[in-house]
Amino acid sequence: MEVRKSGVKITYKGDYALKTILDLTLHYGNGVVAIHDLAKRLDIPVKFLEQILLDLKKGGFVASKRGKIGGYHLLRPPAKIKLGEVVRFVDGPVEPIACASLEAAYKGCRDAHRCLFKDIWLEVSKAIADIIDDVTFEDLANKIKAKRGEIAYQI
Amino acid sequence: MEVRKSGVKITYKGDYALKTILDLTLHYGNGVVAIHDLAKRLDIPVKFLEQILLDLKKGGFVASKRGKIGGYHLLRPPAKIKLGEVVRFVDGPVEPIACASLEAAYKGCRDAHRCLFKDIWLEVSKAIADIIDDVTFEDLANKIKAKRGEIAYQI
DNA sequence: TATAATCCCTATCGTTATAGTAGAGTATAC
DNA sequence: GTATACTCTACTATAACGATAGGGATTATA
Repeated sequence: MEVRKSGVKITYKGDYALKTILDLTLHYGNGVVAIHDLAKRLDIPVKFLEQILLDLKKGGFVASKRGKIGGYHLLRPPAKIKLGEVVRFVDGPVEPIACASLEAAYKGCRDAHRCLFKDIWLEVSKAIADIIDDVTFEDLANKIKAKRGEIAYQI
Repeated sequence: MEVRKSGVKITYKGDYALKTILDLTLHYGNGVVAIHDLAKRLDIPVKFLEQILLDLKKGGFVASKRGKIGGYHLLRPPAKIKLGEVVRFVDGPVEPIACASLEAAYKGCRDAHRCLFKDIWLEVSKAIADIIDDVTFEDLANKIKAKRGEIAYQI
């Protein structure tokens, strides 16, 4: 039995993480943002968001300031944070089945060279990577700024 | 809370279903194949495969013959069975998050027109569909036939 | 017609992931 | 020194996954 995690699924945790990073992108350079504010704006349970932010901190995406007037800010400029990076960090490998890993190192599928389907799943993995690794959070923020004036934007 | 199933994941059930349809493709036109033979060739637990075949029957992919010398055969010619069809039938919608449905009818995401990420997940869904809806089981069988002689093929 | 081989159907089960909730602790501004 | 924030660990309810179990119904053939 294969135990390696796989599946291209954006969980609530992943979705929340992306929205959080995007919100922090919009506040990049303006100090920290408190969990409470993020949770309220993005409609995320506070205690759940706490865990997510701790993870993102371990992942090197955000840094925090403790105590009163504490909060979070991005550790890297939004132009250097790719969508795919965050997705993979929070929700795991982006591949439809464990045998279709883009990491060449993975040797789990014994019959890899014989399995027709593997080629297809590899193609799928690659197509997805091409999309999510081509978008940075700066790109996303720019889209929002372009939209401002058209409609009131809300994540 | 969203309850709709989503996620681009090929489960064991899905993987088994694909391999089963492929095996039946290789025997298309030569009568029925017994569950036992399929299970042995494809290394699938017999009782699990029973369930999968019953599902595939409900889905109109296969038909069965009961009694002694019974078994399964494809209901449609392999050229008319797309990979994506089987995947969607067995493992559900192929989209990374419920809001990114290709079915225009789905209205679950209230802020759809405002959410930047939705566009990306829709793009991902479309890229996957372009791949898996372009391959038929006849195509796969032809690849196998082309490989025969090179190496002993085994699913 | 007996029997063996085969498909048909429902129920159950152990494990893991998901989406939280709870509560106590630590740091800092004022 | 206290209110406001982040930190960390533990717990829980639900569902999906990957089977397994145990019959019942059908049919070819001896």
